[in-house]
Amino acid sequence: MQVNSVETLLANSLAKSDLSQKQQNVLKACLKLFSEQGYDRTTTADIAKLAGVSEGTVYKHFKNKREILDALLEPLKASVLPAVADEFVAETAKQHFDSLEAALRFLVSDRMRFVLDNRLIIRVFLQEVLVNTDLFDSALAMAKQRFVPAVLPMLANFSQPQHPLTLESFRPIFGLMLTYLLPVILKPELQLDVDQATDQILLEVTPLLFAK
Amino acid sequence: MQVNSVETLLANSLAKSDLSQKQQNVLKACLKLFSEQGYDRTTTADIAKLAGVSEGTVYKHFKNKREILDALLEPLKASVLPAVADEFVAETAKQHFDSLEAALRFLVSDRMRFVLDNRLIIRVFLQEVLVNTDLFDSALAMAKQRFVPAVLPMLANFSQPQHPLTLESFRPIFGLMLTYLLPVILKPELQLDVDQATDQILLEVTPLLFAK
DNA sequence: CCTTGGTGAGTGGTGACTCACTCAACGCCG
DNA sequence: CGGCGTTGAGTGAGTCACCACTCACCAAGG
Repeated sequence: MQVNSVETLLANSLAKSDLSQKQQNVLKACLKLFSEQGYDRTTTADIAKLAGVSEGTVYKHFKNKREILDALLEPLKASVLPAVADEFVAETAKQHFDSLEAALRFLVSDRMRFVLDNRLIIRVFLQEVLVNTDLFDSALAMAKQRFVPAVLPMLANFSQPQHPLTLESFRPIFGLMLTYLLPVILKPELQLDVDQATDQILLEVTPLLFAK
Repeated sequence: MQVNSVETLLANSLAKSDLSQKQQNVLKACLKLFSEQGYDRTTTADIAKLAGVSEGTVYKHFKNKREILDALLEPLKASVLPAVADEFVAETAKQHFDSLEAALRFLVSDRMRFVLDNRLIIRVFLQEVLVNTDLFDSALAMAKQRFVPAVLPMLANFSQPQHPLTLESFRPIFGLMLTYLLPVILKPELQLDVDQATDQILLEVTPLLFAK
């Protein structure tokens, strides 16, 4: 499975889109500026300057500033997450992991890499969520809708009578991932070794899955 | 140990402070508005209106809008967190928990309640962190500086040769707490039963601390 | 009558957005 | 081919609303 970076995926979708080079620069500039200073503290002058474009150009394609934000977030919501989830289902279906640990290792490292690659967009998204709670609901709903079916077959595969595997079993794993990912989201210039973190997570979580 | 709510602590500190009733209303209004709409999208007119005060009054005590934000965040940074940490150290020293589980139960539920009670301020703080990464460093540094000494005696007490207890042992616990707390921070109107969550966390984490 | 907390109309600056214009690219036709 | 209208991306000075902040004034209490 390819690493799915919104940054590169954005570039892809831009290449496919009918946006000119300058318009693409606008979006790239916005990603950088929004993620660093926040949407509200970024002026259209900032954007134009960083994109190497006049302010008028910004408004040739985007009706207003808000529409740029939507254009940045939309791929995340409408295309990237679903695409990734589908890919993931396909991958899990194909691979037929021969152990629970192997499956988990794939899932954990894959999802962490995804977040890592997309931390800038995720930052922008988080900023918005903190100001517009509706977004939270829709995001959660979609994450569930997409993720649960991806994980259910795995549950069925590896669940055993003495250790029933449920969605709740993923909570500790998810929590551990959060402890590694949150710092990187809050401070994007931090480094994170995904493989090492994955090892650590699996190490800490295996006693939990087989004990009790 | 008293529940430490920034909201009530804020009220306390306000009562102690030399702020008039109207000025206190300004701060309360700002907490509500900032946490809901964000700092940047809250106008001074909004603030005055909700506080039932004229715009001039807002500026009688606060030099500018930014200073109100600082006034809201300052107790969190300068007084609440340390006070709570100190209280916590005192409490742990006093109680001499007779089991690791009892100590953890106290720690987990106490900290979760703290976050829950202060979710509005924490929201405002998070918003700021996402726009000003310096804050992240200082917050992390302080949290460590205050929290590590509070927890070290516990480690010494309950660490056993066959199950050495380190700071890293807390990562899964912290992660699990995050899974319960994040939703409430992102959407403050959500409910959270701290006792139930605490039970759940301890249930999921005990095999981890004693196995391997 | 001074001090102190409060008022709200007013102001200056800023920032989102507009519009009249330029210019290069592209047919299209004599 | 070469002139020539059309198109549409790009420009940037200009506009206008809004918003943080001010200030001249007020009322009440010591």
